[in-house]
This record gives sequence, structure tokens and C-alpha cells, in this order.
Amino acid sequence: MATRAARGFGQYSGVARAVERVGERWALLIVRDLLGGARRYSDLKASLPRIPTNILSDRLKELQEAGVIRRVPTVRGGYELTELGHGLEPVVAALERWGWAVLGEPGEAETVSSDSLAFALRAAFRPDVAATLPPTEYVLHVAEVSLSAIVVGATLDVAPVGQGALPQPRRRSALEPVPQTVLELTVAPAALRDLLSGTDAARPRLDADPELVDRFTRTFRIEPAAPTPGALEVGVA
Amino acid sequence: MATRAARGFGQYSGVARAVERVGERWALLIVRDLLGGARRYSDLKASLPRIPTNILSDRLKELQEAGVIRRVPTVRGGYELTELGHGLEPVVAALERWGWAVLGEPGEAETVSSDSLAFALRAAFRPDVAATLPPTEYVLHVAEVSLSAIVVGATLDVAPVGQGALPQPRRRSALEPVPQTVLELTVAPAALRDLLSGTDAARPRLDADPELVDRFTRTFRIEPAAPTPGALEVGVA
DNA sequence: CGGGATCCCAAGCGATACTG
DNA sequence: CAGTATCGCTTGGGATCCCG
Repeated sequence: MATRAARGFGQYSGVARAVERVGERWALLIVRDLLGGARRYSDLKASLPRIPTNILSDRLKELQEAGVIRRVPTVRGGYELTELGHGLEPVVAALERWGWAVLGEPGEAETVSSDSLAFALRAAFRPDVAATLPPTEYVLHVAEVSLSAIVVGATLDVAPVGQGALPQPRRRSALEPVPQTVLELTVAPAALRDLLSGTDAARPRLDADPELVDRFTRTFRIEPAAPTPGALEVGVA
Repeated sequence: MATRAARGFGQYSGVARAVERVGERWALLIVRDLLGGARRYSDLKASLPRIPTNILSDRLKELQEAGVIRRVPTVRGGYELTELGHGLEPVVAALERWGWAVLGEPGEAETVSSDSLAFALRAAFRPDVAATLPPTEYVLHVAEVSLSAIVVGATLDVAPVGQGALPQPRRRSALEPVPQTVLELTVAPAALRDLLSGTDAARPRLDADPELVDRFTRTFRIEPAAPTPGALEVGVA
């Protein structure tokens, strides 16, 4: 369509092109969910309860045209990321980390999805710290979703507690001895935010082994809008 | 406005919240330009030639409400990032890097702005490699913009060749001896893309010292959609 | 003259109904 | 289950106008 050109930003720039491709409303949330593995149309619709079905349909088409996702040939209504789509992981992870700093309290009618929670854990995971700790399974219950995060060495393996939807490559932890140490936590969404940001506020109220809770907060952390030490800080002038 | 709630995604999630705050059309391009330092309304309008003036005005208001930018008190029409806004740098940098992989050829009517080029260089800068090379100034002419990038050790200092608009903290290189080695390059936008992505295609046609060109391509590089080795790769299942 | 505000139209979004 | 069709509403685009 000619609209594409008209909707562009008129700039030959990386950011502009990226936003043209994946900046439409809902698009990056779809990508985030697909970063957890292949999903069916109905899975996405369930994970994103407020997305209108025509918009989901439009976005899936556009993301296919952009080469970000493809259909899973063997599954009706199945979609998965292409390699290019997987390249968006740093983008989505950066958004996730910044977003936690401005999360605030949950609005009424705001829900927590299994995919969003799983992605948050993966974005918060600190492999270097985890490598120094014993193997542990964390079972989280947040609002109406539950998932299990198994940490062995520097690796993290997250899966919903119910069970997965599409046949995925079997979780790695099924191939190995599962750690005996299990921390089961039931927390409100905002309390999880405090836990992950290192705020001590939520911790004392948790009815769980304090040492394991400490292990959790050291393994998973999202700094509140870190000023990002790195190449880009240099020479801003 | 009550629209804000209605326009939300209904999810208590970092990505969702981030996109609600800075996902509106043009918003991240404004942030990108402000990552180069404070800018006036007219600077932004000139950097983003296709933005309607009302949209620029709306976005600036929204970004202020979101705590991402603030006005510069001493300068009429001046805006700058807050600390929270600076926290978006990893987001914009990740978009920039992914965007280069899908840049393609410049569309007709697509332009290159000084701010976008400067940001691309900063996103492509590899401080660890630069630290091993002698101090060098690179003067780039791409389409109708020109800028100077001074690399000394692991630090990069980019400035437009004309001159800056708002009084900025003086560029660091003004305080130090400027490197005598200067590489001046005049390249088409798409050729710069090839240079930065490490493709050898553009190099032989450059009329410049091959060793300095090599130094440039080692100092500045954007891998074409790297599969990002890191925490998030682990345990996708 | 730079920094915005107003207007109108077109395009995109959201809700619901409907079909293979 | 996996979408398509339709319709009203909201937002963005472009030009113009206003104000200090």
C-alpha cells in the first residue's frame, strides 16, 4: 500500500526503520510473547486479553511481511519468531527493564499474563550471580498465574505451572536432575516489583525462608532505570 | 484525559508500561535526538522534518508528563532529558542496532539528520576496540550532513561540523589535544550502512587511506541483527 | 520570527458480529 | 479455532493561524 510510505518517518535511520517495522501498537507485545516460544492465535489472544481480533490479525500479517515472524507449518494458527525476530530480544528486554521503573501500581482491570511474567523473570535474571548459588527452583504465584523458574548454574528455565500450549523443545531441566531446593512464593504484582527492584519493603512480609528469598532477590533483579554505564554514555556532547 | 486508561494495554507488565509511555508515534525519535543533548523546539522540528507541529507539541507535553523530558529553564523552547529519560538509552540503542539490519536502501524522500547519524555512530562505537587504537578524528560527510567523531582511547566525542545549536557542555575534546590523524570520508548513506555492518562491499571504492578506513570499521560496527548472546538466550523453552 | 495552537480530513484503532 | 467484515471513534497528518 502507498500508506506505508506515507506512514514512514522520512528518515534513513536505524531507529526510524525499526519503529516503522515493529512500532505499531501491540506489535512488540506480540513479539515479547513469541520470545517465549511458538504460540497459536488463540494463545496470543488469551495472553493479550484486550487486543481486538482484527488488530491481532493485522499485526501478525505485518510482522510476517517484515520477516519478524513466520507460521509454524505443522500447527494451524501457529506462529514463531524468525531469526530476525529473535534479534529483537535486546529491544524488548531493554523496554522491559525500563518499564519496571515506571510500573507504578496495577491499574484496575490490569492483569498479569504468564508470558509477561516469564519474560520479566528472564529479563531480570543475572547469570553471573546465579552461577555462584546452588541449584534452586522458584515457584511463583502472582495474581492468577503460576510459573516455575529453575536455576541451575548460570542457566534459567522458565515454564508455566499449568502446562505449555504448543509442543516446545522440551525444557532443559527435564533432562537433568531437578534441584531439591524449592522456594514457593505467592506475591501480589506490586510486591513482586519491589522484590525485583531490590526494595526491601516486600521482603519481611513474606512467609518463607529468608535465606531463599534473599537468594531469589540476588538471582533476579531489575535495577530501577539504571543510568546504563556503557559506550553510549561517553561523549554525549 | 480518560483516553489514557482506554489506550492502555490492560497488562501489568514492564514492556506494556514502557510502550504506553514512550511508544507513541515519533516519541522515541524525539528521545533519540535529545540523547544528543538539549534541543529547541525548532531544532527538533528541523531534525524530524516530517513531524507535524501539533504532534511534536503533543509528544513533548506527554513526555514531560511521563517524566522523560523537562524544559530547559534558561532557554525558550528548550527541552532536555530527565534522568529517567536518559534511562531510555539502552532501548533506543537496541532499536538502532536492530534497525540497521533492516535498513535497506534509502527510500526516495528519506533524509539523514545530523542527530540520527551521531546516534548511529555512538550506538556502533566499540570502546574496547577503540582503546587499542591511536587517537583519531573521523570527519564524515553523509548526504547533506557532516559531523566529526573524535576517538581518544575508549572515549568517543561526536559533534556536528557546522556547530551545535544549544549551549552544551563543551565537547571534551576541546579540552584536550586533538588527534592529528584525521580520516575524512564522503559516503552515500547505504555505503555507510555497509561500512558499519562490516560488509566489505563499500570499502574498495573509498578514496582514502585503507589503513584508516580499516581503523574506522573496527572502531564502529553494528552487527547485522546479532542473535545476542546473553542472559535471555538461556532457557527459552 | 520562533514557538506553538487550531482546524479538517484521512488513516488507524477498538468493539462486535460474522464466516470457513 | 482462526480469522474476516463492518462501523463508529480516536489519532495522526498537513496546512493554516495566532501570539509573544
